[in-house]
Amino acid sequence: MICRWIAFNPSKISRVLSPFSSLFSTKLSSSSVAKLDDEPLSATNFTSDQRDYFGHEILFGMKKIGFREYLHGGQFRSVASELRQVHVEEIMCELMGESPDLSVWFFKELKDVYGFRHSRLSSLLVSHILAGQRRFKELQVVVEELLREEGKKWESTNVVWDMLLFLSSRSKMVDDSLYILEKMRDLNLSVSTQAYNSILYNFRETDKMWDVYKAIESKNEHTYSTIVDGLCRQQKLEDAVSFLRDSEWKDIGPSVVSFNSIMSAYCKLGFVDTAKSFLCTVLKCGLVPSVHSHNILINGLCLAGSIGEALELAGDMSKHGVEPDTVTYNILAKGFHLLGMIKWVWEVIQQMLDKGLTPDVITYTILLCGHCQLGNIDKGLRLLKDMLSRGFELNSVIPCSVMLSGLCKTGRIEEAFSLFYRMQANGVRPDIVAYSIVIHGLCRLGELDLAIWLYDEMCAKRILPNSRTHGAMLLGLCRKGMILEARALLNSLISTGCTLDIILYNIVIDGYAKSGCIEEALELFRGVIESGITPNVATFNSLIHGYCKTQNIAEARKVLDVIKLYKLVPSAVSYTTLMNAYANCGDTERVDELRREMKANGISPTNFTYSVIIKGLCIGRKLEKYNQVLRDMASEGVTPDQITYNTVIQHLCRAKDLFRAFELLEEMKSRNLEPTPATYDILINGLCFYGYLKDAERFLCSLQERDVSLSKFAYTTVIKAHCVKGDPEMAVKLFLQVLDRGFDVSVRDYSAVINRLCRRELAKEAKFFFCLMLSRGVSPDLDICRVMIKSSDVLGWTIKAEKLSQEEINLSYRMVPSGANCINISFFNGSLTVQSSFGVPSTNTKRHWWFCFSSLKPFCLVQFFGMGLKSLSLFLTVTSCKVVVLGVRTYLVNV
DNA sequence: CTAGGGTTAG
Repeated sequence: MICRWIAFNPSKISRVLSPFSSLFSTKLSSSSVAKLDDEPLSATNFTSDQRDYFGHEILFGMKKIGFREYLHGGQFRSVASELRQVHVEEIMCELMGESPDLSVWFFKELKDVYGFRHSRLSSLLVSHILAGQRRFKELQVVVEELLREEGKKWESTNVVWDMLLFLSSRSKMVDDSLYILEKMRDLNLSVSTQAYNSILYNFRETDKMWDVYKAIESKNEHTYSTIVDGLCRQQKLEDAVSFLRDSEWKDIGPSVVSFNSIMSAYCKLGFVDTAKSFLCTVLKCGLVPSVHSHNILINGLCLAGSIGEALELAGDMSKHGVEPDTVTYNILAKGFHLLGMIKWVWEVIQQMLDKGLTPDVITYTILLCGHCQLGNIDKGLRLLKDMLSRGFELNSVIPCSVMLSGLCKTGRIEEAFSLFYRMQANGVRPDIVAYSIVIHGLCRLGELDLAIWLYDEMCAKRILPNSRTHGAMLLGLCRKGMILEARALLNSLISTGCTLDIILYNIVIDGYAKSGCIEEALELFRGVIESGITPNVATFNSLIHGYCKTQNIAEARKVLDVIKLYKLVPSAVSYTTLMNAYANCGDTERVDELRREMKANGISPTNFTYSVIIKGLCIGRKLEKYNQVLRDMASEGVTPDQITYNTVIQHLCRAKDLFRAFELLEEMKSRNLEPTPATYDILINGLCFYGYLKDAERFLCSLQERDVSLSKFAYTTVIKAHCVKGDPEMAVKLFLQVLDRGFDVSVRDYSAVINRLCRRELAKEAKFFFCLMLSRGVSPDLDICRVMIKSSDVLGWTIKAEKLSQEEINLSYRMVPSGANCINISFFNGSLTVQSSFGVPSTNTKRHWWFCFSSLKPFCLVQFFGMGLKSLSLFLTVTSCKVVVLGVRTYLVNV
């Protein structure tokens, strides 16, 4: 029977039976199995041929009717008595592939309802499912019954218990394994060394390790090497060495495995030389260092930056009687990758292929990292595709994560998203890292809604967010200007009691700094210090930025010294931020001073630094020094990038030197620097500003024809110029193009156009844009309201502005993609009532975040605009420090 | 023993 089953489904049997079958193989003779299998449960009227098809027919029926329905139906009951173990086995195998739970249920149902006696194979199948699902109690029942069937009765209890202990311990179920251990002691059952070693392994990072160690009666080599490994992990390296030297097990002698643990630990602490000396000790003890030992040292050398020595040691391996393996080459490839020497990564892998070794997933992943690091995203995508076609798809989520990260970093979020779902279709399940990468990518680009959606999806899959995920969400909130919400999230993380990373604080401090709230940034910074968390340079850099943003350069300058007080070193960012503030005032003297200080402290200027320096020259009207700066850049090995060019082009435009500005555009292209959308913004703006509207329009068209990606600004600049020049037709034409191209058109864009049109008394066109805005679901802001009120064609009343208390308007804001910012407004007996439709924030909907602005006293301004006789549009604007909710509803009100 | 994710400046 078993042979037939193997032939029937060979792939399943090895996967399903391997660990358990060894346990029983000695206990069951093949003849007893055959006897059990062939014994019918009841007298049968079926021929043998019919019998063969019986199982298939039942399966067919089950599939057609539905499993549970079939089993409880009359059709099944009528054949149940004819069911034989062969059929049950076939059905169970079939069901396992579809649903392990169903097959357990089938097993139990047959036994409990029909009193079916299951075969050894069925019992083993079910045991495997139960063991896999850690349902140890049920497993025990099944296995015990199986043993009883075999006539072995209870003397096997010990084996069962020990196996349970071993399995639970190996599955890292520490509490369960301790419980089982306790029970076994109560029952006076002996514990195998294998099971004990596994428990020891789980406790090797704690002091409890010794209690387990003492309890083990017959210790073996594994026991000792686990202790050594444990001591290494507890940073007790000297204890590990002395345990190795003076322990009680001289008869067995130390193993290479123990030395490997010690060498690895020394490497991790950065003591590669000490680690190397242990290689000699290994030899002195008469042991042979394994490939493993060499790999540990080679890895240590690579991480220490000594790639030369690492290569040398790899070359010496054959002298020591071992050959480098795939892991060795992977380590070397990663070493070169870390040094940014991507070409050598290829070289190493080529050598590996020459040696006849096969690259594994890790080799490919390192290559993929190289492509992504060089910005060759498309090459990366091709490599990933190649990997998938080589059947690596089920191996790991990591290569996909590398690709996701590469796509996100280059802003190709749609492709990242599509890869994210394609990999799942291929059976690669995203983990916390993959989710965090995509969530971060979305947050970085301001796609907060999508990020929250993914975050919820992740939580629903019981993948718990960690510090990185929270960091991404904080960043997303800050980028959207939702600093209050970011702070609320940070506070809630703090209130969970775990110590937070400085980076999480940095994100919020920077959020404050960027929105000009230096006081709040400082308050949070003080909080960081009070909770004993060490700030890093980025923390201070954000503070510098915050001071500069609020025009307090003197304080910003002082932070530079504070950095040193904290025993940190100011970075290029620190200096560049400050220099930028001085450059914006054209203070080239201070810029130069900082440049000298930077040099004296051994910090190299970056592309950012140079563009700031050049900007300073432009604003300070010291362009004669420009060529000298270019020479400095060249000698420092810093090549100008697009933004350096943009800076110069912008200032040429401001100086009305459009000819040279366009010359620089050509120079950029000749240097293989693809102009950015901002480059075109600057040029188009320059043309419009000096009245070359026709040229601007022509330039815009030529760019469109060449399918160059343009920003919304390029269009609105030309549109605004048309409004000013009194050509609303062209303005309308271009504006519709902007909408067509899917740009995110904001109230400010409408406002800019409407303002200009009103100023030119083009009321008809202004009204057209106003209606266009309403039809696109964009709410007007106060500016537009004012302008429209002034415009003679539109009637308007300002009813009143009143302060509402928290009780009157319970304002909360829910972050969900669908947007639940619904506010009910009723106009009754001449008085106005405002209610939020979603009530008090609820704490039981934790998957969505609720923010209640409890400290907010909203200021409510309601304005009515007559858009016709009976149709009135009601605009509700709730303002505090910023506009929180903007809702537009059109109501029919009898006036 | 080898592969993936975060903060700051133009």
